[in-house]
Amino acid sequence: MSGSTTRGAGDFERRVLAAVRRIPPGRVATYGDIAALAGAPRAARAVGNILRRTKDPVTPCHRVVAAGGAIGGYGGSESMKRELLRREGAETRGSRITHFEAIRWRAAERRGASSSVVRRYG
DNA sequence: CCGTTGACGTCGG
DNA sequence: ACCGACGCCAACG
Repeated sequence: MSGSTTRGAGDFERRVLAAVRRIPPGRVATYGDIAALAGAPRAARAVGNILRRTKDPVTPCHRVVAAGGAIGGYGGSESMKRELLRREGAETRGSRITHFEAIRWRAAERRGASSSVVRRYG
């Protein structure tokens, strides 16, 4: 492949979905976080578009939230997104996630470290 | 190939 | 806290 810069169309999309699938239950990541993991730190918006369009059922897109812990969108059913999050143990208040920084998933985090539920907020 | 579309992010008022 | 403006980037028609 002659050093092709040929990024197959949809390659970014594929990386985004893969990154989202890595988010453990009860944890969240921002659109910007996912964009960075997918190799385009400033493509938060594009990430939103991809998650909006994808029909991949195994991708937990409800774990992707907006900056600062805002819930963000979910195909118009933001209440559904909140419900799914709460169901996994992520508390919400209004359109915001409580203890956002505490449950925020970071890719650098060691795997196996109580990923599902945060032991304590503080 | 170019213009449009947005489940975003950041800053300013 | 709320709203508007601008930037940024990939998918789509």
